[in-house]
Amino acid sequence: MPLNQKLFDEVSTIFTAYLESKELRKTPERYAILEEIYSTNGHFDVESLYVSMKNKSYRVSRATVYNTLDLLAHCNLVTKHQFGQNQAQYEKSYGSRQHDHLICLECNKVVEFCDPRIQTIQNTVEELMQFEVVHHSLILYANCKKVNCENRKS
Amino acid sequence: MPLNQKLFDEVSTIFTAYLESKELRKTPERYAILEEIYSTNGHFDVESLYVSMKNKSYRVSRATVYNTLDLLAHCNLVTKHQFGQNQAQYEKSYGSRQHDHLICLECNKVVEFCDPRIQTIQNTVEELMQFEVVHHSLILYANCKKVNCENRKS
DNA sequence: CTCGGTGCAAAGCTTTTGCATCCGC
DNA sequence: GCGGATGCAAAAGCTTTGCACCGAG
Repeated sequence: MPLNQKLFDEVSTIFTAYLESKELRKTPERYAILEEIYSTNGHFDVESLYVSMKNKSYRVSRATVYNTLDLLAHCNLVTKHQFGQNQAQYEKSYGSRQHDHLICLECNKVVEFCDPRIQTIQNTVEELMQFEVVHHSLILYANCKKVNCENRKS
Repeated sequence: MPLNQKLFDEVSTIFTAYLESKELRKTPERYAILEEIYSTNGHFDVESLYVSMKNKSYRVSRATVYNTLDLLAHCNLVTKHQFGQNQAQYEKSYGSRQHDHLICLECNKVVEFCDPRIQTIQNTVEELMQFEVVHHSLILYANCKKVNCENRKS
């Protein structure tokens, strides 16, 4: 997937504003990581991001990747997921519609879906429990009924 | 919390049926772990379960605890959670009402809540996407509005 | 008696940390 | 130039694996 320059400009601006507000430095590594993330689609983990930057001969360390992902998560440019394996998954989140995830128990494939009713649940809980909900994670674990599921059980 | 003997008999029966159906052995360790779990309330991690059994001078290994928790999760006697830290949390699930979790971003406390509407969302997604939903995980991340929150920000 | 299960320790993986160096401000 | 950020590697933390022994069936 080629980089959408307009999109990258927008997220860069947001990132810059965030860094300035926190008085953090605008290092080239941070923008390079942001660019790499917004150049690809789908979910990714730290290692694959690290490797794909190394493959482009960009000199980064894992430590910086972790650090930057943390910053990007805080300013809502990426979302961090714990899908059950012991490896965090991330995805870019600016410009994408709010959605949740369904994980196929047969082939571990992650499918996205949208349901606005999750918002009303959030609202109810907020009122009921005196909490201000910042974000949520809804994961459905399911078996695929399709015959072409990759690990279809007989 | 003292062990509820009637409850333990029920879960033992379910566990036995599961073990027999899978042709697995009914070892004393497996039942001891089940008993320990159903003797306590709330969430726990592998290490605390392991330590509390060691404290009772019960000879178990971490490997067996992991193995048994896996079995118990498969027969729905315990639920495994990945609340975002890198350590799985578990809770006993037989006889408890279906519920979801809210995590306080200020003090990391886990609060439970129930909302039947999550079930209707599941049903919709099942129909729409040709999946059979087995279970789900809904986590709300929120800030507490109460002044007595343990890590209240100013 | 068999072979699945266990205990123990080592190995594996992901993530965090320490430290010298680098460079944004 | 100061002090935060980086790269690298070592350390830490959770989980899995290998192996000899044990004991359920």
